Amino acid sequence: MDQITNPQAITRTSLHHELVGRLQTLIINADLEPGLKVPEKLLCDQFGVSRTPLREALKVLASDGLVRLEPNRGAWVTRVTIEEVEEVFPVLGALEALSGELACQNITDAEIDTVKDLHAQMMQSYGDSDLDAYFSINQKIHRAILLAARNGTLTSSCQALSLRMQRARYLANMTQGRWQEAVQEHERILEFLVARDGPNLARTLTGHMNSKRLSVVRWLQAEGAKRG
Amino acid sequence: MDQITNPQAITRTSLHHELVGRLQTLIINADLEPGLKVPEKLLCDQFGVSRTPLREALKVLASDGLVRLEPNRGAWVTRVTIEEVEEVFPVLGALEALSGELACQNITDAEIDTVKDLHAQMMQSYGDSDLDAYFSINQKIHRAILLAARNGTLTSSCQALSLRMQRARYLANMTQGRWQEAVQEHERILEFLVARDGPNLARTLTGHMNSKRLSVVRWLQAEGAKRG
DNA sequence: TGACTTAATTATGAATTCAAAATTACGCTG
DNA sequence: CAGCGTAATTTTGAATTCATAATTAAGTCA
Repeated sequence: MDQITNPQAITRTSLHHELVGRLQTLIINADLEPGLKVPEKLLCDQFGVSRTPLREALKVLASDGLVRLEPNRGAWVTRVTIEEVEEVFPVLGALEALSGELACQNITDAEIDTVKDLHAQMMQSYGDSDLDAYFSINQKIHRAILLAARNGTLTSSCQALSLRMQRARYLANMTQGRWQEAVQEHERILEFLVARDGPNLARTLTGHMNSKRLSVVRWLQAEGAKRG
Repeated sequence: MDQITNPQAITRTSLHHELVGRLQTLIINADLEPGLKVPEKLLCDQFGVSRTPLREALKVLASDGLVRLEPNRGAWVTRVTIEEVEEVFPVLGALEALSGELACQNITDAEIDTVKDLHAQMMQSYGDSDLDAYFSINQKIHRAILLAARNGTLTSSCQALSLRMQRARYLANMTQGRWQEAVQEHERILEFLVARDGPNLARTLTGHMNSKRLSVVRWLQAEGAKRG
């Protein structure tokens, strides 16, 4: 019964599954640059795997929209386009709204305390102008609400769409005005969550996503203009 | 330029992509029975392909929740559980609500006429007690609204979740009461769509999904009781 | 006979191989 | 030397092969 050789819990996960996660990380960190070709051979060497599991992973990523497969030409890292942002944020808005509704029905007091704590940390990061920390905690808050909704399907749907929006660095690019607005929205989010006011939380979350959409689109437009 | 040998448009699609579609069909038609193991070898013979593209397709289906991969044990067709239905229908409700909102903003008069026509056909099927035709047209109506929303991301998200709910035969199993209720809901859906009344259409669609959820859950419970 | 071990078989996961397509490099012609 | 066509190279998609894990079958002993 004892497994002497086992240093820690058995990470029995298939290669392709592991690769899906790794590649997602590479893509949202823009280590794999959007618009460029996925360097199949390089990645195989890098991860020490053969093409078979890597290609399996690429099919999955393609169905999630992180890469695009061109027949007989290989896989390409997809760019975040304005059209895509205009499509995805409304869907995320609807899903987050639902997560807010459900969270208000199911969240425990302890979980609310956790969110309060995260919120305070986030405000601290805002005060410190620490954008990286801010974003990291921000995500944790959204995720905490999502988990409190107790709906695994909702969680993975949101997760998949969020990933697509997390590519590129533009998220870390907010004007001071937008940052302040976002913080105010988050104040209301916390307020309605604590009050367990589902309808208002839902509305606020949808609005929050809408603001985010506008901000991202504006940034992409400016970026597009810069590059010509 | 002329391609003499080409009987119709070039269906240049990769094997794995083709297989994803075929397997989806097999699963939602329950040709691959839920709960059973995916017969890899049999399918390879059947489709005349090797294991490589088939396994690629299975990874994609797994990420969509149609099969479950057990490490070193193969792929299994997932069952529709009550828990899953309780999760998926609320998400579908939120997405359909959004599709209703957006459709009211973007649908053309011609498209509304198409929906009207489909609705009339559906009522005809109801009168004829032709459940198969009813369901087929019903899906076309929902899809028409979805397409009128002009949001491809929304379309594919809905599509993926709908597929999961289309497995098994229970959809073709409605009580007379539920059928009548569904028809009434569809009357209101058409009414609000024609009036381009987004908020009310959204509400009605969410309610429609909720009724569907209840009906399916009840049926699954009865089914579960029958089998012990 | 029935539980437990161990060997044979089968199926799985992943690496390798191979044919076909695409890309690049090269040379020819004007 | 620019543009075109052809050959060499590389890359891709998919079949095949191979090591390993899981399952089944056979055999042992109480």
